[in-house]
Amino acid sequence: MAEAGRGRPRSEQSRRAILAATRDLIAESGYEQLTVQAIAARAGSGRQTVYRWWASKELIVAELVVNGELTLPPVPIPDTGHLQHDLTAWLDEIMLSLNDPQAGALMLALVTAASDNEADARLLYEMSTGPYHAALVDRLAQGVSAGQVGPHGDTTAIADALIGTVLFRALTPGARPAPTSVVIRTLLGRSES
Amino acid sequence: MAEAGRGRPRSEQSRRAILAATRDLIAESGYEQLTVQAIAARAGSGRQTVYRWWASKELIVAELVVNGELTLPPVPIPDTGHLQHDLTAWLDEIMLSLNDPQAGALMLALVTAASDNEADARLLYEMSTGPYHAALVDRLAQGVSAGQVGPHGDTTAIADALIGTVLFRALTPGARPAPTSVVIRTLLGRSES
Amino acid sequence: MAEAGRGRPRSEQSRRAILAATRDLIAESGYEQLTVQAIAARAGSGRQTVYRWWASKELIVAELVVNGELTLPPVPIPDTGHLQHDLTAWLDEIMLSLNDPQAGALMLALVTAASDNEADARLLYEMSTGPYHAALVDRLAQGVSAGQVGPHGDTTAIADALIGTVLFRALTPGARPAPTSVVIRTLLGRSES
Amino acid sequence: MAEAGRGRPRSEQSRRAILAATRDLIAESGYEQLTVQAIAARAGSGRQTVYRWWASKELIVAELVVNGELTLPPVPIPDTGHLQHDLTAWLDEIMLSLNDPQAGALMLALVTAASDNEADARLLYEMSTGPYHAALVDRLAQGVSAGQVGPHGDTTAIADALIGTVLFRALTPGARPAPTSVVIRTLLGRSES
DNA sequence: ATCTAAGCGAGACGGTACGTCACGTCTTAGA
DNA sequence: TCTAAGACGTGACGTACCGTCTCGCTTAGAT
Repeated sequence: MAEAGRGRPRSEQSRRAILAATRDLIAESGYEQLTVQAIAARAGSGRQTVYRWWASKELIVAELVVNGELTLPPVPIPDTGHLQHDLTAWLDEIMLSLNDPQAGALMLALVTAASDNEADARLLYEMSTGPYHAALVDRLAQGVSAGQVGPHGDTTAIADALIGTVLFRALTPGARPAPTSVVIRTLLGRSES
Repeated sequence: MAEAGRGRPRSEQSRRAILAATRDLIAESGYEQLTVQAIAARAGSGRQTVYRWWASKELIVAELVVNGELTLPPVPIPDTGHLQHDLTAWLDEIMLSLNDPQAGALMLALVTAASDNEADARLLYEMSTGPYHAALVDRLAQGVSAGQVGPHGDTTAIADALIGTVLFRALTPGARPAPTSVVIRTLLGRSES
Repeated sequence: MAEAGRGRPRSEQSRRAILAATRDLIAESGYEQLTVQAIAARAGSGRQTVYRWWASKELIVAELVVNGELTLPPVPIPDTGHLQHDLTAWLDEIMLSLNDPQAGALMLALVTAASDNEADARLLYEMSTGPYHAALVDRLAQGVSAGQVGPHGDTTAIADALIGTVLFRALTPGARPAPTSVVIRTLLGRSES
Repeated sequence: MAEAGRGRPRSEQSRRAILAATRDLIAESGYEQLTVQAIAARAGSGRQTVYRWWASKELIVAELVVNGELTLPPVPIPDTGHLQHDLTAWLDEIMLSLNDPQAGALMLALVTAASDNEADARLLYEMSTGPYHAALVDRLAQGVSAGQVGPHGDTTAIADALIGTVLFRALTPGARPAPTSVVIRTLLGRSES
């Protein structure tokens, strides 16, 4: 079905340069300032080459997200066996990374790229937050087995609340939130060890 | 030195019509489709009148938010004395209202309007989610006095987590979340009534 | 018919200030740069006051012209009895005054103000050039009586040609024209005295 | 160092359509009514394409003039050997053509386009009236050789006066001028044959 | 060793929205 | 009731990007 390789093959190098340029420009100036013109210029390619591969700016961003090249910093959840300490440490690190203006820009890019398109929104959010969510549920399930979660805690609910808390704080830069240890204690329904 | 009341006073009617038109257009077509031209046309005003009072589309949206005219549906927290039931009912209603495409559009508008400007972001989010947050903290504090919150729960942390959960779900349309009652039970660290 | 002096009388002072401001602004920056805003500001009046007296910018200029306050410099035709010398002296002085950038600006203002409106054009040109034309015809008629005009010269034709020559030279700044004495000799059909 | 022939070449068709549209619109509605929007619409082009090639409306008009596409109707001077008849016929035809409202509009366009810019004025007028002037001087010189010009006539002065007369009459629509034959007789200093 | 077809950088094309400017009208308070 | 001030609706301006369409030039498989 695919035409055999007649003509000049597409340049994988251009494709990568465009993705890299997009990622860098979002990090530098934010999604709102992003233009196809600027992407092509930074990638050393022509504007048409961008459109040959992607139908829109949003889809370039979507591909970055799907590839995991544009996402919140991949903070792994520690596993020392002590759930409360582990989640507190993880939340601390996430919150720290959000002070980086790049991370905020990426966050907004994710939200904005998804606007007006529910299918995109689903894809983008599942790809970008899904791994976090799944990892949290796993770690929490392990904690439940170890009796480290309060009797009334639900793993999905806790994971939702954790990610939601991160999201909320990222979007409300001025707020004075509760300390992370208090957040974790509350969500786990457990006194601090 | 500001000259008092000289010249024709600004038309409060125009101002309101512009704000109303902006609100309606966002609800109908989303923030991305919003144009100053369309706002002025719908408001029966001139484009210049819009620019005379607001420097940008974002600031019109900001004013709507500050005025409380553009926000998530104002769902009051019930107060039957039974915190768990009240919060569950409240969360159910919020989640229900998010199925309304208008509410999703408003949400995205808030996020996008805030992009590139931390001061705006702070203003917008505090104004739009602040009242919810404050009301939740109040209701939770009352619940604490009544012994309806688990021993390890912090009111701010619970409020953050609740709003974050709403935010997270609004932005991940495809997810299969935990039932609201489970969420509340988890956050309160309490068995169901 | 005219309403007796009810209410505040119109300010003749404003009217004059507006005319003066218009004249000055045309001389300083040219007709193209002229705005009602600037006229009112310079006159210390309001924009509405301008429109109360004149329906358009063009008509302010027209009134200036009619009043003789905006026109080519009023160069009187000498009358020493020697027509050729007199006209040559007059033409020299006119051409000299056209080197003044203000005079050029006034000239263009006259032409532009008349555009798109034949009635205005007629008014403006008759008022601004009419006196010159009439004075020329008079002086020429006197010269005819004195036998100072060639046998085939027509006073109207000569006056038209003289004014036309001035107009043509004003509008073609780069040309190298014939000396004024040659022009006059040609138009009069006479050798130089 | 100018890159040769890179990118899509400009559309000569668009360029011509824009020039043609400008010419037609001036002829139809006058220079004052001319807008870039209308030019682009009539040319079937985008507004940006106009601005890509000309910095202002004035320069489009200037190019039309330089190209000889926007000028007074090109009335050739007859050459029957009889100068007086030839010039009278020519002047009659010119004056006739000025009754055409299009010609008047073109005339005003030339004047207005030149405003505020002496260099442009020189270019425009030399281009538009230069050919007439040169042709007149040639024909007159031939007449001088043939003894058809009065002894005191100067070819440049006569040509200036002729064009000036045309200009003057075009701009004073209401005047009652001398008959063309009288004008020519006067300028040539000759009795009618 | 051509020939042919597709991708490439470049950049012009027809559009749409932007934010500014001036227009001519309207609406205040004050003289 | 005219005045200065200034907001109003309107519409042209010149700019920035959009997504599409040619250009001349590779680049590689098919001839």
